[in-house]
Order: sequence, then C-alpha cells, then structure tokens
Amino acid sequence: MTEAMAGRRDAGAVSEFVESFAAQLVEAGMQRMPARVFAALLSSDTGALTSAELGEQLQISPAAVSGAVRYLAQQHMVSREREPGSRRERYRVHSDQWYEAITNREAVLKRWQYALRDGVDRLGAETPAGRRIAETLAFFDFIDGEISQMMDRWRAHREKHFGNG
Amino acid sequence: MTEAMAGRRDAGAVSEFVESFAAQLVEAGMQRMPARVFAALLSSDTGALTSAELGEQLQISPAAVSGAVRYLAQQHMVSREREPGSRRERYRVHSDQWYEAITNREAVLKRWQYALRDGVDRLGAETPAGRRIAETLAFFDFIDGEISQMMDRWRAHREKHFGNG
DNA sequence: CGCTTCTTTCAGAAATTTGTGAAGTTAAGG
DNA sequence: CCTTAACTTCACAAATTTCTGAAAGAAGCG
Repeated sequence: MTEAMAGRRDAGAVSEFVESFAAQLVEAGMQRMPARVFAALLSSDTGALTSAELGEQLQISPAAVSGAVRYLAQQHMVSREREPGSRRERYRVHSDQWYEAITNREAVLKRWQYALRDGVDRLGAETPAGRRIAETLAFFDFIDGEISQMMDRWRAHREKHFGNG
Repeated sequence: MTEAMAGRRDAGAVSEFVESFAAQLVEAGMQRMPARVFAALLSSDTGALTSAELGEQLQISPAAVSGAVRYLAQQHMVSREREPGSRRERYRVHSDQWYEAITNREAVLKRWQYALRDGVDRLGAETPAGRRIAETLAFFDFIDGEISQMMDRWRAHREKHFGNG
C-alpha cells in the first residue's frame, strides 16, 4: 500500500463493489435503489452515511434516497439515527442487525403458512390435493423452527470468531 | 359433504386457494404467471396438468403458460412429462422436488459469496469496511452449510410423518 | 416567530415488465 | 411427405414500476 493510499479509500474500488453487489441483490429480487443504498452503507468506513452522502455517491436524488431508506428501515436492514441537535439524518447498518433481518422471512413464512392452512381446509384434508398442500405446510412449519435454531448457532459461531464486534 | 360433491372438486374453492396462495408468492418476489401456474399444479388432484388445462383454469394464453412453465422448470419447481406417443405435455410438481428447489437458493448464495469475497479483496481485509463485509461473507458461508444439514433433517422428519409418499 | 436546512410527498415522464395474438417450429400419424 | 396438433418465439400494446424535480412539511436556531 503506497503512502498516498494510506487511510484513504479508493472511490473507484468502492463503487465497483457497490454496483456489483447491488446487482446481485437486484437479481435476487430486491429493488434497485434499496440495493444500491444498502451496498453503499455496507462498504462505508463507519457503516453509516447521511442522505446527502448517499445521493452524492450514488448520483441519485434526495427523493430516491428517501424511498430506498424507508424500504430498508421497514425491513429492519438499516436504522435511522439523528445526531441530537441536527436536522441531518444518518442511516446505519448494524453488523448484526441486518442478517437477522435477512433470515427474518418470518412475516413471509407466516403468510404462506396461513394461506396453505386455508387451502387444506378448503380442499379437504382427505383429498389428494389437500394432502399435498398439507405436506407443503408441514415443510414450512419445520423450516420455521429450524431457522431460529440456526440463528442461535450462528450467534455462537460469530461470537467465537469475531468477538462481540 | 353432499352426494353431489363426492369425488368432485369445487372449482370455486380451488380457484380461491390458487389466487390467494399465488398472491403470497408474488408478494415474496415471484412473477405473477409462474406463481399462478405453480399454485394451480399444487392444488390439482394428480399434481400434474396439461398446458390446455392450465390455460383454461387460469384464463391465460398458451404463450403465458409456456413462459411460466419454462421459468418453473428452470427453477426445478416443476418437471415436464410427455406421455409417449403424444404431442401433449404435462407439467408436474413432485411432492419432494419443489421444496428442495425452494431452499436451493444455492445459486443465489454462491453469487453473493463471490461478490462479497471480491469486495473484501477490493476494499482490503484490514479496513473497517473490509472487515464488515468479511463478516457478512462468514454469515453466508455458515448458512450455506447449515441449510444442507437442515434439509437432511427434513427428509428424515418427512419420512417419519408421511412415509415415502 | 420566521429563517434555514433537511426530509418527505406527489405528479408525471421515462423505462421496464407483462401478457397477448400471430407466425414459426416440431413431431406424431396417416 | 403432408397434415395437424401442440408448444415456442416474437413484436407490440397495455399496465406497472421507477426515478425525478418541485412543492410541501418538519425541526433546529436565532
């Protein structure tokens, strides 16, 4: 690392990572702006950026930042901070908060389970279709329990390897 | 259950389940037509329908069926069958095949891991951002291993409760 | 209270996605 | 081979989504 680079960040390298990781998130179904904003926060030095910084770095309007951040906050993937006595907001990824959120398909899972249970009732538990749907439901019930155990194991694993970082 | 209903399926009840479950899949990011086709197959008596039957039941064009089925086959959520000596194709959900597919975010996971690894390299493993991204990567590496173990447990659980159905 | 700074909301232009009809392709069966 | 039944591809119209500039809304600070 040259002296000129020390303590400095290569804006080009950051941007390339931001765009390529965001592209993967988009491919997996996330909207474009939330994906870019999230990737930008993830690759920021402090893990937190202001609206203006995000707009500048990603070349998007304040409106776009606002929409993206609202979405991410709803999904519990970032949190909003406000330095006391300032109008300026800061958006932050907590190292641990966001992958809790990613496995927190809980809301999705719950709705699927509800819809499937309803299907079993409608079609009749003793019909072929009813049985097929009941098995699908059993799968999601199973998954539901497993995921929370998995996250417990991850927390232990993480603490061991990364400390309470 | 009245005599008239015995052995018969209430088309209205089926349709209501199809549309409501499909809506949940759409909300979770799946495209509309694949979601409807999939829900229709899931709630069919035999677990398999022809293109014409799907078009009729869902009121969609052959082109729409074709597109939806191509997508579902790529995702390994349905398989195509052809009765020998017929031009007519049949699309089937195998009870076990498709939830294997649903947890098979493997392709997605792999791409995320690749993008994150690249990010650590670009930003530097010893920078704050690099460390944050490395931890995220560690999470996905962990998840990757856990999911296959979870599916092993599911198969055991399933066999116990449903037999080899 | 009013000025200033930041964020949010909103209407609309632009881009993208979706589903169709119609033409094209494949393969069975005479 | 030719016909015909079935599936696929393609261009386009319609619907939806996305992002912006502009206006409106909040909140610190004098």
